[in-house]
Amino acid sequence: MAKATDGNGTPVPQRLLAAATRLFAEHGYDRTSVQEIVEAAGVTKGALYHYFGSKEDLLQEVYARVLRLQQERLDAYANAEAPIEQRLRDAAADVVVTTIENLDDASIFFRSMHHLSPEKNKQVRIERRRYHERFRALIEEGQRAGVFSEATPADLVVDYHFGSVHHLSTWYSPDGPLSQQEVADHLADLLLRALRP
Amino acid sequence: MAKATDGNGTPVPQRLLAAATRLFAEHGYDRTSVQEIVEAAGVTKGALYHYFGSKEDLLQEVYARVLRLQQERLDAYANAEAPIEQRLRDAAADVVVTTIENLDDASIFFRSMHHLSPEKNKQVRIERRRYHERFRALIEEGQRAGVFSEATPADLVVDYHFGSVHHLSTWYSPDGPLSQQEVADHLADLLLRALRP
DNA sequence: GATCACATACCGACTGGTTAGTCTGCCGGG
DNA sequence: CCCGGCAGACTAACCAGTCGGTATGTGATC
Repeated sequence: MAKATDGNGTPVPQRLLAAATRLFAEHGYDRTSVQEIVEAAGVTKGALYHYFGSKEDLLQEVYARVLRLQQERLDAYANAEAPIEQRLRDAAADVVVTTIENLDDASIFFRSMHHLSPEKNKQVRIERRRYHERFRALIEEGQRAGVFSEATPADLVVDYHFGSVHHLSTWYSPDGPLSQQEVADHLADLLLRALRP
Repeated sequence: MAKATDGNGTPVPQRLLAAATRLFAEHGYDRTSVQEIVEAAGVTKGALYHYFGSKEDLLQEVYARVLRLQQERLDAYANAEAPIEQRLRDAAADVVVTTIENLDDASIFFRSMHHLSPEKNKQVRIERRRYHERFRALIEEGQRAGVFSEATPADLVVDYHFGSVHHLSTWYSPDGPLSQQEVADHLADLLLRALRP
């Protein structure tokens, strides 16, 4: 038999992760039983506990994936060759787009983080902090250069923007009047407008 | 014995609600057992199920209280006698202050809403929508008057601001460098600055 | 190229513990 | 004497994680 696949083509660990992501987002972490996850993935508990140490590990893996992705993208935009205004706008819009593209991950992220054990929670917070600080550095760079207002501490500006990103999973619907890109452009625009000197 | 009080002075239903609020915020709705709630309130299950139909009713009551409070305050600021810029700024800052003052309620609100049954969830959404629309009306009024930019749809501006409010429970700490009022002023300022024509 | 040893991948019944909600009954004041 | 207000034991259901077992693949040895 091929390694860890089954009738379906995709490997079992990934199928489990995908099923867990969908179910966690739909019913919440605590309301999703391990039994439901393995059924949705077409395997049994034995398979899950063969690849993952616990139900919590599954949740942490969802986080880890999202964080890696977002950090990579932020770094790419932040380190690009362009005026600071442009780099911040691109980064701010991109995080909106990728969040919308992974709305399930986003809602899990913000609703279920406190379900992680203290150590794993700490780990996630550290990664989040790195992301936050890279973003803040962009704003401070613009403030020093005089293109952004210094009326508001950069930290607060970051939280202001991420608040709106965080909030997306509450209200954004692909069936709504605005496309992903339109929402992203508007939100980035609001940020840049708020930062005008 | 006096009616519904016990050794403590405050009535049992309120004690239950207060205990539930604190515990829900601390450990999450699902992780809080009914047993823990009644112990924290100094009563037993008999008392809880005497006053509340279910654990879920307790959660809904927390929501209802917060919503009533916020709606009242918004109406007061929105209908005041002042230029639209001032009214929006006051309302935007006030919602930040009252949210910080009730951070427990806020984190419950945004983390546990999906634990409510469909009917109760619908009820809460209806109330939230009313709040959202009153706020939006303020922005549209300013846009029509020409004092706010029309570059962004008012709906989106509302979600942008509420995103940051929503997000407060994630990062705000009373021990931090900023007081409630300072945060509120900064966030309201960011909103108004973003809306400059 | 047949056999053996061992590992990987998975199955599914079982266990120990927890939980929301029920129900019977006591107790004291009006 | 009756009823609101509450106590607390009880139940029925559920659930994460375990564990012994099976099947298939892989590499070494003769």
